[in-house]
Amino acid sequence: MDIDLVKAGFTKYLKQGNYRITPERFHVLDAVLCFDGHFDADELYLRLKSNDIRVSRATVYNTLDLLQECGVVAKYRFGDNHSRYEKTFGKPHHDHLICLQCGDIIEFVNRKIETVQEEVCLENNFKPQSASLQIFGVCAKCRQQ
Amino acid sequence: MDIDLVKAGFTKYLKQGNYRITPERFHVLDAVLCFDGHFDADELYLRLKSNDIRVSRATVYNTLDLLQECGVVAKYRFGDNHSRYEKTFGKPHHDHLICLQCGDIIEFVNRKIETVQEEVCLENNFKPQSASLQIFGVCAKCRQQ
DNA sequence: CTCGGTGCAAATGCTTTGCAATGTC
DNA sequence: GACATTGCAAAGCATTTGCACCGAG
Repeated sequence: MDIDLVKAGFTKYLKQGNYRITPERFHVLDAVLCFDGHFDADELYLRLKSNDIRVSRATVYNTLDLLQECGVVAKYRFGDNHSRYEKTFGKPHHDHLICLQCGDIIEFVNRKIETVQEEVCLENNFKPQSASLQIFGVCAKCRQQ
Repeated sequence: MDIDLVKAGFTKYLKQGNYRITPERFHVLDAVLCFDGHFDADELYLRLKSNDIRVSRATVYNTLDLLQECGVVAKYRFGDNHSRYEKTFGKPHHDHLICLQCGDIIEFVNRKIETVQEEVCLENNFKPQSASLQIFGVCAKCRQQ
């Protein structure tokens, strides 16, 4: 809930990695935090633009990568040809049901999935950093028709 | 194990969808069935080419989509910017551990994951068609170093 | 003052498309 | 014969990059 905490975390991450603190990076961060739900790089770029904040696409992409690395945003790749992002702040880890008919994306949380994933990692001596599960199919709405 | 069964299935799928039975489509299918492990569209194209089978890239992409639709291949999208495929024939459903350091992809099978996925779908009245779980992190080999 | 970051436009690389020729049904 | 499919090359599209300028440290 505390946006300043996220900013502080990002600042720390930048300093640790010897990245510079630039206004553009924080403009992108602000926009990300305002965005509810999924968005792609271009949507974010356009939103910044419409708020009269001049940041180039290149910087948006660059900053989104940084934000992903430090865990502020999650990057997803569903069926189509571009990446979608989402702030992870204030949200528990969740996965996605993707409707192949209407394109809707439904989020769900399931503790058991996490548990099983941890098991698998242990078995394989694999150190997990992030995970994503997508189930493709037909959603409840479309099934009614 | 029976490759002819897959071919028959593909033929049936094509007929049902009013797609034509062309030699090119079956050349692509053959190449797919020969390929062990993951491959991308271009690798498949090059393999066909090196076997003196003339099929254009466009046809490879088109056919891979058809093969995915009828469940002969699975299409994955890992971190990078292109799609990877894999025949599903003769292989139980499995998921992937992706090493962020060496890029290795480790497959694993876990029945519990399937079960939990089925649960989630039931809860959401969602009719699943396919699912993919990727866990990103550091593999055993890289951890030793 | 140094060197990383930025903006712009141009490049990249996977994938799709337009169109004429081909071959299935 | 009709029309889906093919091949080719060219277009599309998200993303990255090269380079000159700018500004954080």
